[in-house]
Amino acid sequence: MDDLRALFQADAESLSAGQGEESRQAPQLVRERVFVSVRNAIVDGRLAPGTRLTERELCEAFGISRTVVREIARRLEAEKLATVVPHRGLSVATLTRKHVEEIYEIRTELEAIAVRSFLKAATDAQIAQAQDFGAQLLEAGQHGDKVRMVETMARFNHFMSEVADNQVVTEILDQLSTRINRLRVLAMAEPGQLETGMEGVRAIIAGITARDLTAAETAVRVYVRRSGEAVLRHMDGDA
Amino acid sequence: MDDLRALFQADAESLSAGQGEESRQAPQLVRERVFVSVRNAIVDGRLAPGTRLTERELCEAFGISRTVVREIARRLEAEKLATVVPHRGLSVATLTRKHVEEIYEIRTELEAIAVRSFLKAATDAQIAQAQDFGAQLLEAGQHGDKVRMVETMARFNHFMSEVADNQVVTEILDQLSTRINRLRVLAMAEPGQLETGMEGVRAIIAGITARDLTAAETAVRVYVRRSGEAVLRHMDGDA
DNA sequence: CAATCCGGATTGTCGTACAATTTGTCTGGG
DNA sequence: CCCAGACAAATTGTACGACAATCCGGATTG
Repeated sequence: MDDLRALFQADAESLSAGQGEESRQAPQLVRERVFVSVRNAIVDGRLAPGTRLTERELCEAFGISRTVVREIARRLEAEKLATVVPHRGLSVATLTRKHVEEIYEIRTELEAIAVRSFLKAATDAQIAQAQDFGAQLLEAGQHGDKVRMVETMARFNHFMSEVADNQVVTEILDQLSTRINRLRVLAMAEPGQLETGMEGVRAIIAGITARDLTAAETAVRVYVRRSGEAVLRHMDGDA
Repeated sequence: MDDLRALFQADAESLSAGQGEESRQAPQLVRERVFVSVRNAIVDGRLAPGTRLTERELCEAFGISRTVVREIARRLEAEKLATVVPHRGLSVATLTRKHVEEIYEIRTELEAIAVRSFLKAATDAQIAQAQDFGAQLLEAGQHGDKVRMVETMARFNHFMSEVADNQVVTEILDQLSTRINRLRVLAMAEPGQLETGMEGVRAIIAGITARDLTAAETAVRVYVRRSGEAVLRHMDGDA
């Protein structure tokens, strides 16, 4: 029956326990913390697409009231992480092939905007920092350390967004990335994909180093498109 | 005191009155209908940016419970129509100049994607329909009938989205359009803007008629960019 | 004048209650 | 055996009331 309780046991505990160890400025709002827990479970695939999330289960899993559960439901819905049918409730969203194609097409353009902004705004020191990220990525890649690559890539993106300082682009990119995260992990496992990715990273860093807007933008476009193709290769029909 | 009650009187009545006249399949959920009312008030400027929306006021204005108000709050927040500070509540979102610049930059690319998809998918009949929309737009423009232009433009966009059939792009464009709607209306009043707009429409329709992907895409880019510039001209600093 | 304190207002969360709706099941008839 | 309709269970939709936590503005005080 409710596997949710088991799935969220850890999160639920840190909730009631005034949040575990290093509770550094964590959002104190229950609705925020639970939302993050559920979102994470969805994006990393612990909650399969289509899974129904009943209010009662969520209440019990986290030991919270329906009030909060419903607020979270609206937010999951707005961020397209779950779908709602009136009087039927929440289900973890499913991605069709078409959705994924679109998301990658959009990402291609937005990431291009992002590098452009980054390059326009970056100081020489920041360019150097970007090169450093590139080096770390390549190193992790050579060791086949996918976990570290993903993590480094996330930090790299975050760094670039901060320098580029364009909130809206970042918001949208984040949201899109969240939606397809699950698939991205799958695609990375594809043989050769890692090498292709590293090749792309090299090209992007080269463009950034040269402060060549066009080159960097093109490299990013190629990189994102290739990632998209890899992901799509792992989808038959949809799901 | 609570001007909200006066502002939403009509909406509140249609709520309790089993929805006025032609209640054609209206979303029966209270949370949906009230959300739409509030959103409309925000996007057409009846609720000024920065206005605080307290739960009590919203409850009273619509005669609904806090449960629903809170769900709506989460949604407004997720769609960036309002901002929330913990323990301080909702305020109508304000747009900075930077936000607007970004939004138009993004729209430029997404609208370009949209026309491309439209052209790829459109049958000859649909191309003809697009031409018809163009004619209507120009006619309305010649009469200086801005209301009709805006309305026709909306229908035209909707039509293109439907043909192009790319949900995600449409979702994002809708959301972005919603956020800047208020400003768009202002900019349209600018002398000469209407003519420039019509010129742009002509170019877009020409590209579509010729089924020329590049031409149509370029025309759209120019059109959106010009609109953005017009809007920005109407913003000093932010607000 | 500044720092402090206080009380009211507002949000955050909980719990309960009940109507509306969906869904699955059972039953009787064809 | 299958289908239609009735019925029961589960779930969502909405309302209401309660209380703690927090924030804000104004009064108090040094």
